[in-house]
Amino acid sequence: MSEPRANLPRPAPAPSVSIAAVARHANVSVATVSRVLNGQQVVKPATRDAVMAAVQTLGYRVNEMARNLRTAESRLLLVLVPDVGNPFYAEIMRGIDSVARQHGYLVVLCDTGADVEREHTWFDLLRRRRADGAICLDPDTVQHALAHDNAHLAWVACAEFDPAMAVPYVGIDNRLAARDAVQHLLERGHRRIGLINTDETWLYARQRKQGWHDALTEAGITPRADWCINTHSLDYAAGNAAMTQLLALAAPPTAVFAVSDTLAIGALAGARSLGKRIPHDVAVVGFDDIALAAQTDPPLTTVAQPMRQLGETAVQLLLDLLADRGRPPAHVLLPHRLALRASA
Amino acid sequence: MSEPRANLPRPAPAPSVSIAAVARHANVSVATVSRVLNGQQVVKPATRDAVMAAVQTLGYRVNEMARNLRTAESRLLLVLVPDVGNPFYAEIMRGIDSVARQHGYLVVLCDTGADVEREHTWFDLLRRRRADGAICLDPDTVQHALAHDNAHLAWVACAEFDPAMAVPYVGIDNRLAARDAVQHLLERGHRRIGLINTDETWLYARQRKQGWHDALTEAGITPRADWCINTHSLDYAAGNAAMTQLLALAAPPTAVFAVSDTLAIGALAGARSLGKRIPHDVAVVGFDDIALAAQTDPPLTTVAQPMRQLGETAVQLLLDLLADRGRPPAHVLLPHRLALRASA
DNA sequence: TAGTCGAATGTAAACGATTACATTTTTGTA
DNA sequence: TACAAAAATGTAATCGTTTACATTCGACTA
Repeated sequence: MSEPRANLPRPAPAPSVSIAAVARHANVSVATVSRVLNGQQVVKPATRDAVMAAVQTLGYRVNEMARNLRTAESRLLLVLVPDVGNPFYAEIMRGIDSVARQHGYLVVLCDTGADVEREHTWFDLLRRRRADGAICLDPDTVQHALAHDNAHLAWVACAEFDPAMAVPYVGIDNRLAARDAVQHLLERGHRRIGLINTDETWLYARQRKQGWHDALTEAGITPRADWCINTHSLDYAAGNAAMTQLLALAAPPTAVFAVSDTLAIGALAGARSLGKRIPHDVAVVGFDDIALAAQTDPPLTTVAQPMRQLGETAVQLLLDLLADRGRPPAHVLLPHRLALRASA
Repeated sequence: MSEPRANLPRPAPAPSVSIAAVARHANVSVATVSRVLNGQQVVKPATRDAVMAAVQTLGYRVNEMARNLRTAESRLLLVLVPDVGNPFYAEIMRGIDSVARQHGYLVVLCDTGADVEREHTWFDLLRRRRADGAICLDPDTVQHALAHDNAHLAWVACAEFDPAMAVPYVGIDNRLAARDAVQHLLERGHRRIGLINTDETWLYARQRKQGWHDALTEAGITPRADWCINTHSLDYAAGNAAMTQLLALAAPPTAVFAVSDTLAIGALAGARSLGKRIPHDVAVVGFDDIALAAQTDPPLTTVAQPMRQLGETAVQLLLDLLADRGRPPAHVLLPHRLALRASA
């Protein structure tokens, strides 16, 4: 379509051109070719040109497997994610991917299902030199189980982290963020505030529950146990079911804080299917600020995490670690923000 | 937590144990160790045990970079996706990932933004032996631009494909599927049926438009040009805007077919913000059947694609190609299905 | 013009596996 | 017991780079 390129002389398909072939063709040694390719300054311009010409006509491309063997790095990074379908992780992935690629690394997305066994097999890739390092987003319980056998491997924690662990991490202050969210509901006059929480194998779940608890007790309210539902997944259906359960209480909450936008969006659907209007009958606040949160009916008020930046920082920490294995683990806390919309 | 492992004797951290070290330790040659590790039958059980014991005590793990150089395969597959945030692709990825891993391959997710230049840089990874093959989900226009320079590389098309191209592919019959969707609306009595289509650089967009056209003309209706909106992206906001535009017509459609669930869900939001009720004021049918489609208000009627199976089949085709580069390109068409819900 | 010293280039040894091919051991048979 | 054949193991080349070290080339000085 764009432009005819039929008569452009193309290099032959050339199934396998080695650096030796280039050297022969340019009448130099392989060392010189390598130096040119790696941009070393010691090469005379004339030879450099000759080499580049040979590269061009032969259609040479470096064999990265060979290079990697020699330099002892695979330039592959693992990202261990409990659920690749969750949009929260998708956005973090974007941040990871962009920074990684800037530094010449490829990223492999690993679906762990938050399972220790599967995590172990993924970590094994590091031992087999298949990858140089890993970014782990799995529950802290899983991370603890891993830490023992994998202390000498290069990995960092992202979004989910235990400050007590000797591993670099980046995340937000979950307890404070949750407290902010619930306080916002309190300011709007709500007194009965439910919590849709997820599996408490997650440290962030325990922390956010704490924040919910903090805000309520500070307001002189005693949190009731039946205001709090723990789901076993983060999908829309789980949020839907949890909301249904909350609204079936004798004195149902007038507001609900969900620890994830996917749960919150499911909760919206659940409330609606019972004929409730939002935020009139029940207000909802989510957590994460995924793209979809602005498109729901009504748009979702939520705690915004800097997802992209979480990913970017995680890679940075990992590359720092790779560059200097001796340094003490770095810790980064990023700021959160309340995204005010119509659902609360 | 689970069980104390403190007193289990663990292999030393052992930063870099080579096959030679194992051979020395077991009093055999490297060849024998290699044979044991690769499960060859010629090894005497006694020696096998000795080798395995050495492997155990030394904590040896094969260095896959070295193995890959020798065997001339990287065991890495590329998946070229125009937009990793789109849940449709996320589900396909799952299918790809599971089959790939079953065969010992890792998968790298590549965000191309449907851009030819970026595609080219990704394909370059194949030339540099960084990856063995690729699965491309980009627009057929992009694929055509690629086909010329990359004919000798191993890649297949998935979901988006041009039957005329000499590349293996898997997908569905888009034209027929769209026709089915619109026919369903016709059966419900609709006569003015709008189309929210995406950028027609996509062949599937042109095909689905054809299907919409087919169904209408078969019913004796002349499709009007202003019933058809082309968006420039697939996100929720684009669907929202398109619906707003359609409902502003003098005689607005009573039903809308969107070529993607994300567009359809955005369209739901757009209709609602104008005070329209669905399906009473305007019916909506989507395409793909992503997980979210069942959780919208009302749940979305949509054309279900076998996303997971699309991914699984794509890998299968690619591995077949890798195994035998001579064979003619295989073509697979998978069945679609209408998922009937409340939005139409 | 010989000698010195950088700069430019070449030689060859890694990296850590796989695998023809050669060699040794074992087994079976006469 | 000796010998052939089969089974088990060993030796060393190879994959395609990078890079320490050795060598050659030129320009400049005395």
